[in-house]
Amino acid sequence: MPCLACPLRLKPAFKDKTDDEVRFIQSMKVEHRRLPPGADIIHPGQEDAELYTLFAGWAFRYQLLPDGRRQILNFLLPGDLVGLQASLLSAAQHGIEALTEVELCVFSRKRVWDLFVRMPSLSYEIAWLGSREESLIDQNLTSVGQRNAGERIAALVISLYRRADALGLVADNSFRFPLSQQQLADALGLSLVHTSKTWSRLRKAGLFSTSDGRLTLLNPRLTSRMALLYERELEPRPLI
Amino acid sequence: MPCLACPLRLKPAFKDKTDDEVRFIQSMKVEHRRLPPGADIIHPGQEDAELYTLFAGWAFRYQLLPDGRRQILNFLLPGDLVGLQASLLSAAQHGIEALTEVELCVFSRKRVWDLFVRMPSLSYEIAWLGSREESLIDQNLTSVGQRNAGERIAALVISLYRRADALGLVADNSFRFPLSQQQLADALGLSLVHTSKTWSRLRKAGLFSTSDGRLTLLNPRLTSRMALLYERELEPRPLI
DNA sequence: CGAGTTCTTGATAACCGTCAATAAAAGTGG
DNA sequence: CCACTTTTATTGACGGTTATCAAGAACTCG
Repeated sequence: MPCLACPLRLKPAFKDKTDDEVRFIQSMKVEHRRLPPGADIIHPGQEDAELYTLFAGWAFRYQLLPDGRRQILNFLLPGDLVGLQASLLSAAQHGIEALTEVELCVFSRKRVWDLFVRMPSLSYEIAWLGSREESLIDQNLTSVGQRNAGERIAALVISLYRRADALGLVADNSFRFPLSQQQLADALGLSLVHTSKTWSRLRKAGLFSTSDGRLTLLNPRLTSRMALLYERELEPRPLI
Repeated sequence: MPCLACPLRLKPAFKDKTDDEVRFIQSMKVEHRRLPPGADIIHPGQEDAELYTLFAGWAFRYQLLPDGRRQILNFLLPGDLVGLQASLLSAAQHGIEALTEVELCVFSRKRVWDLFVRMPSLSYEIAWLGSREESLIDQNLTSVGQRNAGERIAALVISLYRRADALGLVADNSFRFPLSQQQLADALGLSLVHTSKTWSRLRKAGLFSTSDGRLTLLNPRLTSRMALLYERELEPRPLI
């Protein structure tokens, strides 16, 4: 599919691009790749990672400790840049794994430098997207460091809900939610068992329900309050 | 002081720059500011934050919850870029506070766009520095999510030790360590009391000692092992 | 239907948080 | 320089949150 006709461009979350910019992006694209759930997109320690955007599906970034413990750092949704850190730094400290079946636009890592020389607007956007991802990780770190189990779950659900909503993936307060409890636990910094118990406690309290791999937010107000969010959320906006 | 004569340029951790690049940086610099310990460098929610580099001293980034809990996200050492996220996104989700007396080089935020247009090598380096900071936060998130109290302290000490060492600030396994126990606790996601107890347990176990605001690593091997670090650490290197 | 995975639930223990009181250190004013 | 106050660090007792162990239930998939 040509980038000019990319359906992601139509979503409100995406900035308008000039034809020149889109053509340049198209010229960097070397492949459109489809991977099954659980596939490695970037392997921990990989030195020659390409740069991707996630065209469809969900993925996550994670880091391992030598004894096997795993921390999920953040989740990636359609439109997100994948592997920027691994492309700029010479070796990935993290891995990236497909959570669902995914489609990736593969870009030539070697031409990233060319992009910085010739397309300042796109390089600015790359830096901006990097900062936005960092801001997400900041919030996860605050969650894991300061919130208790129930608050963490509420905060994660709200965060994913808002991101899905911005992509038009929410209908009737309900959206696809493909995380296993083990993945939830690794993202929240909790044990599997405690995650399961807390998760079902919040379900029974009427915050949300799940069925068929989808999550429905039944009580957004209560969930936000439990997540200890500020009333006024700061939406990231570009400077230019 | 003119940027051409900046002493930070001589440190091995810093990349060579052409005279052109340094002149451009000089032209963006609007002030050299000195602030006392505890001063706000960027206020949470601030919308017009300038861009800084930390010329001397220590600082930290933090995030607050509505009920007052605080998570310290990462520490900033001399040479670090300060406020990139706040400059690119239009409002800071975090605050930045001086930990010691600091000296800041203040750069015009409005000319950041100009930099991206005219200086691709510098914009690439900005993106690179942003990714490196994200990588640090990844590691803190993994620490807080997966390591227990002792492991977290060991990992933090090693991480700061290595960063100070790269700046030539370590002499005889000893370096300035200006954190209070409250700040330690907020960075580690632990209570003040538990931090104090674990800290003194590790001191008594001979991992390190403190006196006069300095920390001495007495047993680097044991400390690294307790921190559950990989044998082979991946040093971030630039692609170009 | 059977085998594997994922999820749930209860019992127990470890880790960590809170409360409270003391000690040490740092800042302040006479 | 010495009292005085304020902040920061230490230590013990106790309680709550979370981890671990274990077993069974529910779900998936061939």
